[in-house]
Amino acid sequence: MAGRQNPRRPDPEDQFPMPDLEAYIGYNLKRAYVILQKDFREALGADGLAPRDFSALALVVQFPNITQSELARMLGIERSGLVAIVDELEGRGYLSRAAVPGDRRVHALVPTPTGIAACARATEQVKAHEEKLLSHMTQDEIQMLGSLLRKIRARGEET
Amino acid sequence: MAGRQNPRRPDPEDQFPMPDLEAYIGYNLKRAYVILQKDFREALGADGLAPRDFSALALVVQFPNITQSELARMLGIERSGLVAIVDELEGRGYLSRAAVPGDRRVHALVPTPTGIAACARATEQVKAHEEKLLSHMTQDEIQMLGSLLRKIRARGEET
DNA sequence: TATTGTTATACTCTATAACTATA
DNA sequence: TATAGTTATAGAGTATAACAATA
Repeated sequence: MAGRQNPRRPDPEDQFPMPDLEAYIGYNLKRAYVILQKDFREALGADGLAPRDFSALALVVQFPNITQSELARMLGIERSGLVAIVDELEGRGYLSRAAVPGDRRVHALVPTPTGIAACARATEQVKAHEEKLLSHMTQDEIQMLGSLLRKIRARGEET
Repeated sequence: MAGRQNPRRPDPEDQFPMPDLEAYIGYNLKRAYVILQKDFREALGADGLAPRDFSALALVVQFPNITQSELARMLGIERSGLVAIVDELEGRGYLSRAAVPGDRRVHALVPTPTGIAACARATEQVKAHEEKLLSHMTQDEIQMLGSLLRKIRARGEET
């Protein structure tokens, strides 16, 4: 199916690959991502955690004393990009940058009780948001979707 | 390695909703989206079309004489955001803003022969990029993924 | 009055490169 | 030298609000 370019072209679809956007995973992925992200923000409210801040806080709660570099790696972003996220969470009083004896370069991220409670509250809000947004899908479909998305991640996150 | 320095702190999961990120569709969707978008750009090269420009061009080729407002609606973005996209495609010589007799407010977007050829070339590149990126998944899985993503879209794009 | 295209502006998220202070 | 955190900067992509031309 090579694209032969004849000087005369009666109908594009006769000679050229048909660019039906709906068939692309990328297009559907982007559209679905925009919808889900927007719904996330609406669900958590104007003063709620942004998606990336929620993810970071959840990992800090799950892995207390994680360093910023480790957290950035787990989130798949650069260290530099994590600074603003940690600033935001520290500003809210949800975590602290703790000194680590033995290596004064690193900051251990420690969730505060307030942060743990905020994470629990946000977790319930996020779960409710996804349950509502995906309420027209069966549990099997949702599980399958998560599994297929992780398959893409597995390919792209090969270190 | 990462740290739980306090093995004996009561596990947060005992008292609070468990915030395991991997279970969220939103988190997996975002991570997969970032990977696919990055791979798209690499596949089309530094001077290749950006994802959003490809989508817009594909629709203009599929629906010649579409107006900017119609195209924005189909893409799910604001009219204002489409201006830069159309500027880019027009600057590349891929389409023209044509006057419409009867309503001098609107611009009909008409693909040029160059634009149609570029769309065909880009389409092959995008197909190859997705085939390669998703080569570890079966056709059934890819079809299923597209179908599930469109289910989210169907919910979010209810006008 | 309403709509189309446009501009100005701002916000989110991300990356690269260079700096600092440690190691 | 190498690493952790930081800063500065830039680049995508998006949205809102207002404007001029036109309906």
